[in-house]
Amino acid sequence: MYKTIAKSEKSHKKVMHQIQGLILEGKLKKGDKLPPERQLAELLDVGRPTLKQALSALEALGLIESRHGGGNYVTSDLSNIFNPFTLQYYLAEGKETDIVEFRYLLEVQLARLAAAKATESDISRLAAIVENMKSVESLEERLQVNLAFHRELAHINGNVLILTIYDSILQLVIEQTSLTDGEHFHRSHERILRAIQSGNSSLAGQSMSDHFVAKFPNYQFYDQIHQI
Amino acid sequence: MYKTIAKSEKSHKKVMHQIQGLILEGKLKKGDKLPPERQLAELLDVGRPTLKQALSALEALGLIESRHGGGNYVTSDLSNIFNPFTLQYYLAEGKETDIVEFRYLLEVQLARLAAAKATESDISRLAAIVENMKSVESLEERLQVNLAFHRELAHINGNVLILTIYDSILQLVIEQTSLTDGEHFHRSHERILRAIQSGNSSLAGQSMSDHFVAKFPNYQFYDQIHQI
DNA sequence: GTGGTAAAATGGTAATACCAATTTAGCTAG
DNA sequence: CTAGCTAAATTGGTATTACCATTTTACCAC
Repeated sequence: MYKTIAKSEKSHKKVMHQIQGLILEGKLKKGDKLPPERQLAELLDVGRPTLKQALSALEALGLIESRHGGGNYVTSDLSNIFNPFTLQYYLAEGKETDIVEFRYLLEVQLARLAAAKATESDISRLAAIVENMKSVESLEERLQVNLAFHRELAHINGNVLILTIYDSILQLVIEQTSLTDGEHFHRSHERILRAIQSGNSSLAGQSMSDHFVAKFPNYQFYDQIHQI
Repeated sequence: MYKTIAKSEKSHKKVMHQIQGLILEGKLKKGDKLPPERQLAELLDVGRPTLKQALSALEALGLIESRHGGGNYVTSDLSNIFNPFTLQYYLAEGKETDIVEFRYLLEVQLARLAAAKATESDISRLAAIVENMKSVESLEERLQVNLAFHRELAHINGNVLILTIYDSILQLVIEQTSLTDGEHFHRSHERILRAIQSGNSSLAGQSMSDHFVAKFPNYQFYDQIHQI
């Protein structure tokens, strides 16, 4: 039971929610150009400053992009699931351990699930990625193929929310990757792949766990998780 | 190597980042009142419309709150870790299954970790919550105490990021709670508590898993996880 | 046709004025 | 002197207007 939207919503918020709604409903799609501000303002029956408040809020949320002289465009970037500010907070406050730990929790479970859920085509895609790892040399390439592997695990799961959260986390830690040597790098992923192929969830989880221990040997939480 | 901040950053974004920075550095804390807009605008050497663009963007991010006639206040609500828009998206698109599945992944692992990490004081706090469950009658109270239990698990873990993500998820699913009958409700949590007390990670995870199966019997993913 | 240049379109910012809600101060009644 | 009301001051909300900066478009010269 709401009290008729509390008090009358402020104008600039109303406009913001209107545009948000259009994006949610799909009436505004990624890449679409909004009408010129003067025209849009008149259409929505608000002043331009008010409209600009709404637009700058939407821009902060990553929903639209403003180009000086060029127009306002819908970006609708759903990969920005995290509040940009909170993101900065975790980077600034030295919470790397928290981030790695979260990844650990998520990825070990994803590996277990993948072992249970993976179809043949899933496995062949994953195998192709691992096969790629052998030939990769440059650091940049290794980073890419590593990313692809872990994303594929999230994809096999078929859960869009998890995939999105995972992608957002990866943007945070992209520079943490690829500290291990190339030989171990390949073997480690191959071991995970085999566990998934055989449908052995426990082994898949254990393999992913070992992979993390090798990648981030400096964190302490392994001691307490290892026996799991 | 950046190209001198690309082009000159737009004024309203500059102001937004300035205020964001002050909050990040702790110079502006939750509850603080910003100077009046006219004064702040002069201080930052921008016009009031520009300042208001920055403020409305910060408000959209959940960092400040504007009260008509009352002033602008810092909220700095870090529990808003998710982008509000993306949140709406997942609610609108019928992704409840995704959310429950994500909770499942997270909570089962949290239970396992709690069993390994919990100190005596952790356990006594958890035990107190479970004790409370016996006497609780009203739906509202049961909701609260249930929330407290699951939050405590995240808290035992000591990971602020996970706790924050977990809280954000809970805001989404708060109405899903408390479908089970009171008797089962209490027994189920007591079983998890005992497993944590005994330090048995596997049992803790299994207990939490069973708890989910009882709470959300309609989801299919259990079939594939059960054997884990 | 190509290239450059000027005009038009469009977003960025500021100044001003006025409205609306809140807060504060002061006055009045008891 | 206190309580409560009222009016003024404070402060955010919105609109209008004007002008600047960048981009896009159109047109003209070659």
